[in-house]
Amino acid sequence: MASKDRILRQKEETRNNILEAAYSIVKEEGWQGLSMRKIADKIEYTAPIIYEYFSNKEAILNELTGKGFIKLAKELQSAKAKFDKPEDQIEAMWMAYWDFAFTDTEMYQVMFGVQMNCCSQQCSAAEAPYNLFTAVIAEIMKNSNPGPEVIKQKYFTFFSVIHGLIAINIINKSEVMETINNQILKDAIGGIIKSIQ
Amino acid sequence: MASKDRILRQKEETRNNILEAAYSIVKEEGWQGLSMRKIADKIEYTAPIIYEYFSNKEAILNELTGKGFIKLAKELQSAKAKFDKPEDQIEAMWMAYWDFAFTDTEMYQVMFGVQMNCCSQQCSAAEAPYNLFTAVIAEIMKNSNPGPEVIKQKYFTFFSVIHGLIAINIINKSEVMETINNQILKDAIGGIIKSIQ
DNA sequence: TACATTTGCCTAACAGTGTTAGATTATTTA
DNA sequence: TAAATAATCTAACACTGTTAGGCAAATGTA
Repeated sequence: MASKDRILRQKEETRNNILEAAYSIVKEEGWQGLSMRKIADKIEYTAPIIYEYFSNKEAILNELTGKGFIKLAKELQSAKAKFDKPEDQIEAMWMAYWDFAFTDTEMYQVMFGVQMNCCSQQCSAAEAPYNLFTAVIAEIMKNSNPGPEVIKQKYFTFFSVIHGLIAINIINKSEVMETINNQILKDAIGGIIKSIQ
Repeated sequence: MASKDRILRQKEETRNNILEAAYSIVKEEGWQGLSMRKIADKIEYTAPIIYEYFSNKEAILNELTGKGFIKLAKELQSAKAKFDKPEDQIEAMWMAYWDFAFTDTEMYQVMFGVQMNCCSQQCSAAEAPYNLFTAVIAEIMKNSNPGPEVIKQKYFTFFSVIHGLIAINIINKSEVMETINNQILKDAIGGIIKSIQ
């Protein structure tokens, strides 16, 4: 009855194969290009087989993101281990986080729902808000006579904080409370304004 | 030959109807629930008709985001008009930006590609990175003896900046340069660390 | 007015998606 | 060897975006 073991091992293996196939497709074609039939093709089965290992497509994405978080955690850990002072540790950790987002971009996109869309392409309407903000930033900084690159950078700093905060609130919905939002908004915006003046 | 005018006006009207129908579906079911046939149903036509007004689905989303940016710009403008000092103006503008993101959430999602995904649900693996960061933050702040809420808030502040910056880089790809990234990373992370100590 | 042409709109279809039901084949058990 | 079970496939459903072809009404021309 040792064949039971072999069968269980085989099952575990095809389960892994499905995940690996899925991830390789995601890496090649982006997570929008992932389909059950493509996975099936890659593991040399037909699509319905996958449903004996995962209840649906979302479950595969879910497990994939789980693996993503584990990998991220590992890299954070090893970044932390390189330093003793917590101030240095956290800087290294956020840098590792940053690296993770760009070496495993597709993974990061599935994990945090970042999607590239039409807006960035040629949509000229997107320039209006940008121009409005940079005009005011230039006004604030007029004493130090900054170049356009500096203003652009300050705009991106603002945008990062706000957009990031909005993203958390949209993705995590209920989790984040009003008070924290207000605090961060006031702190961050106020802080950046001060650093500009 | 005034009928030419009427026909042109009618064409313009159904074009608008398509956009309005599309947006109402997006508001009701999220932008993933948008389909050509649903739009067709709503304007009481069949799907192929839409292709006489828009070359494809993406073009509709594109025009919709265009309108979104115009609306956003308007609200930024009126927020700016309420104040005289540029410091007050930019704060009001970012607050207006924030409001826009949550009154027109679906629109904001299409405009900036924020998507809610599996990760936020029950995925317990997502907690590992969170715990790693908050542990170090607590270590840095141990002298001021902060409560868990404060630590959570500081974590979100960090995360906002980094995630926002990553999102810009993924969405806008080429636009943003290395130097700006490094500058913002160093400025923002360093700044927040100092504010924590 | 009669015919030709253009326009508006629809049906049907293609290729793709996630997912399920039922049949078929292979393997194991009695 | 026969029955039961497991593994796998085919076919289908209900969708998706998109295109081709045809029908009928409106228009332009003689």
